[in-house]
Amino acid sequence: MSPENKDADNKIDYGLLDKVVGYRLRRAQMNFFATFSEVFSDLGISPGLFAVIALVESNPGRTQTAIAQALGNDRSAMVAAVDKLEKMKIIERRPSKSDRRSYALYMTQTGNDFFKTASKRVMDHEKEMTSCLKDEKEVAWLLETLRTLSD
Amino acid sequence: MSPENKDADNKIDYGLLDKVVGYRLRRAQMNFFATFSEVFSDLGISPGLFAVIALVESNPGRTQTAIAQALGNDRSAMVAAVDKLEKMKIIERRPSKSDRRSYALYMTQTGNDFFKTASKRVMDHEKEMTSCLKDEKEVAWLLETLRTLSD
DNA sequence: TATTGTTATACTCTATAACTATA
DNA sequence: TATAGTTATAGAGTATAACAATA
Repeated sequence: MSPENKDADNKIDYGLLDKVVGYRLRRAQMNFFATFSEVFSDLGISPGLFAVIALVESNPGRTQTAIAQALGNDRSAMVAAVDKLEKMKIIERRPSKSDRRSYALYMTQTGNDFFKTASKRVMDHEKEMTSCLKDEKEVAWLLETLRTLSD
Repeated sequence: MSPENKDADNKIDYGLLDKVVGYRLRRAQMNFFATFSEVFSDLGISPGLFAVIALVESNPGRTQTAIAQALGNDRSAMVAAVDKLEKMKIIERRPSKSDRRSYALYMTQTGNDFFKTASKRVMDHEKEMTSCLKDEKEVAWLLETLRTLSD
């Protein structure tokens, strides 16, 4: 190694970044989403679409706007998402009985089957990704910590 | 509350999502980046640009590609980033002595001052965002956990 | 007046491919 | 042949503004 490129050959020093939760959150999330996309490539949905399905499954009958707000998205972004999930026969729009402006979202039977398959896949993915943690207690602690960080 | 919209008035049940590290990572990271952007609106840089600056500061003389790889970005994305930071007089390209294809990146004096200001702002932001955690030990534990999750 | 779903639009981020000059 | 920087481009994702129907 010649003296003049000594620096360039050393390993990168992350300096301050290594102590910044915001940066470390981003790297961890990028890793989760990249592997998620691989695991889900055959099912044809993104992490964002899975979140929509999971929320409709747990909260049948909600409006598009309610689901969007719960996910922190703008309601305009829900249109394409629900269009796609309706084309995939996973969820369906039904006219709201109490408000003719809005639709209520429900799972289809196909959607329930799909959700069962996808959920198992998600939990397997989670298990693999969190295998570096000590035990279930540590995973629970991490989940609780992340929740407080998003409030 | 009328019986037919009982469900719609209840609070959202996050169901499975609440147990999914990938989803909780995303929400936490979105919160960090949104508040970061507010805090940095007057300085004119995004979280991604701050990461570039921090890495150049800790690793002067590296090439664009080296910085990009360290951040997990494509090298093509570095062009606009370095263009902008060079226009802001924060970092500068210098011709590499050993390889005429590449540039070495260095901080300017303005850049060093800027970094000092920005770093303080970042650490203040971090402190506020992690104030919900018990102590410094818990922050360190979180940082270490997040690091293992991104490998 | 306010809200729901919708469309159009724009802006950022990211990824890919191809080009040039060097190695 | 391979690599560094660059350009063009295209695809997500996201946010804003406006509109029609309805509240």
